[in-house]
Amino acid sequence: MTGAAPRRQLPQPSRDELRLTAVLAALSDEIRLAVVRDLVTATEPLPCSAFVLPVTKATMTYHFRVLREAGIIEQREQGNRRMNRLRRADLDARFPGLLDLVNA
Amino acid sequence: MTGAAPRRQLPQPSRDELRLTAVLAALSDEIRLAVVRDLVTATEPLPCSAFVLPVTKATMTYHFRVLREAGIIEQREQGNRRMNRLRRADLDARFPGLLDLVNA
DNA sequence: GCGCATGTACGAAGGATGTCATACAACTTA
DNA sequence: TAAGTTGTATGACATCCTTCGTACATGCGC
Repeated sequence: MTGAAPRRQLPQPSRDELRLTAVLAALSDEIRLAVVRDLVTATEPLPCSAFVLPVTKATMTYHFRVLREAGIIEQREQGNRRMNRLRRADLDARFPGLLDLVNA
Repeated sequence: MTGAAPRRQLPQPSRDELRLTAVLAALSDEIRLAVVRDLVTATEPLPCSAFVLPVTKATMTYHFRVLREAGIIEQREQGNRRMNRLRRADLDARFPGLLDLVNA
């Protein structure tokens, strides 16, 4: 096998497409809030398996999808993992203060 | 009839009881967001009838109740009106930056 | 290759949410 | 007092949300 792994990025709204109501709805859940708080302090993308949450795998998939479709996280496939990264620059640009609020 | 009008205040969470997820859920709706944006710029409490919203009276009652139970507004009965006021001090104390975010 | 780990897709179930129509209560004003 | 205004309460309805089990796909390590 030659070349690097695919690292396909999953579909997500562009910065301009971020909607406040969608972002707030995504953050109005304790589980998703816990994910975001973990990602705020993370220096590198984290796989789903790095999160300890009181739900099953299938439900975790659901919550990560909600966060991605709201534009809060970016998901990138890497090997058999899905790496999650906070879209900090986009969120700060469109909704300054939001991440401070969530993490305080 | 002697004395002032009752001005009964409706039940609401105290400042300490405000929960971020409940507040974000309440704000994740365009109609309720419009109400809050009107109240942010208002200098005095506004009756429900002051808001022009694309829903019926009954639905307006519902949305105002959601905002009050989340702790975002205070409702006080005054005559046959229900006056609505933003709980700015409580929100600023518990979630600094939130109102700026909503209004930006 | 074979098993294991990671994570998805699908469908189902139960509950929450948003909307309305209708009927009603309380206050204001003519 | 009578009519109009303001807003609620209740019940119904459709839709969305959260959760899970199950089956499956993909990639990694032995």
